[in-house]
Amino acid sequence: MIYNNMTSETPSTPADNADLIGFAKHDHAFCVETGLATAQARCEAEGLRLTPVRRKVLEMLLQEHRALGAYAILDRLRDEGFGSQPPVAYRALDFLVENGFAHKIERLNAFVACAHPGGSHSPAFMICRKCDAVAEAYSAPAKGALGAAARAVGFEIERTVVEAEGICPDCIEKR
Amino acid sequence: MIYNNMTSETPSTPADNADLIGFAKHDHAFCVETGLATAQARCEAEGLRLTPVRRKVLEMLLQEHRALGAYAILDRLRDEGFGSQPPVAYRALDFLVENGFAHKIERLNAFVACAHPGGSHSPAFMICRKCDAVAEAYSAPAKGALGAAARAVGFEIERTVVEAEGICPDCIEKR
DNA sequence: ACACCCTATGTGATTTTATAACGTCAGCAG
DNA sequence: CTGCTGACGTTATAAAATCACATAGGGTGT
Repeated sequence: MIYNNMTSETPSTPADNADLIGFAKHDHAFCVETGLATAQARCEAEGLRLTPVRRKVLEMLLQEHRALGAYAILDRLRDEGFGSQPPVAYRALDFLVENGFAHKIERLNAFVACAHPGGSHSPAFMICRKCDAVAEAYSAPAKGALGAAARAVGFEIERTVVEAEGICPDCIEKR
Repeated sequence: MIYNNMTSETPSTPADNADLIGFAKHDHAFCVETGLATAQARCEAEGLRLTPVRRKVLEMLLQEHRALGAYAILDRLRDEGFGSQPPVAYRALDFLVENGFAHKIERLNAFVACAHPGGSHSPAFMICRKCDAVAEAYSAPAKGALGAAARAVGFEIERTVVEAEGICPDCIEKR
């Protein structure tokens, strides 16, 4: 819960390394802003339509460093005056996921903003079971044991789900 | 990894290696039988109760090399005269998963029999999106990029989900 | 401007997946 | 026998996701 207030102004502290990794304090307003700006830029560049609902959902996801369920998102959309039926949330999420702005955490049936916007990638996640924080790491599935097994039997990997559940550094400290 | 696997008996079945991996033809009656026998033995050894429902569910999972949803299992249980309400299936599945006789495929919200009974392990799966076959490979999550990332930030991994979706060798051939 | 089409959105209903809550019964320890 | 525990059965409900259909807005070509 370290993240849920938009702390103070200080718009000039990109806690680099920590930002990449995900657990660790950082200027959160900054990461929401840049996340939205990056998305907007890429949508313009690629002819994608970052509509109000989609933008709002992305903003909500960026504001948390946790996975949000579709229905949590839906509640907030309702509060903001958007449609209030499940398809509204699911369609926005589908758009964000398909275009790499967000990811689904299969283990939680929930969604997080992508922490590494840009090219396509196969993300890996660390999920804290105490505080629900989620951090995204890079992964190289084709290089590990799984990739080797796939090559050995001739399985053609199209997509991977890599999720680690455990305790985040903050929660370890608190014990 | 470090698995002392119990598969080493396989005297003259055609596809040893394939059996380990999962895609490929093999003596299927054999793998159901040995799967059940192994489970029974381990339950006796460890004081676990392999009750009729649990045994039947395990048998059903062993008969497929695919993930079965809880409700598919429930239908078959009903046909066999067991209780027909969801908790019946979920409780049996919980038992099998908790004790390592089966795994949940998060990506599919479905379940498969464990292909590597024996010690605790962190499985990795290959899921064919054409024919729904599922193969289990060994994984070494702590050694890959994810393990490195976790160590770097001080995240303590307790459990991992590793699932690759793609096309299995059989389906590639058929194209 | 107009008609047309395509995409996105809004809404109601339904399906699929999973859990809560509570009663019963069998096996076993005291 | 009594009381406990773990497994099972059933009703009900929650949570997650999709289907089907209607409407609205923004471009395009004419």
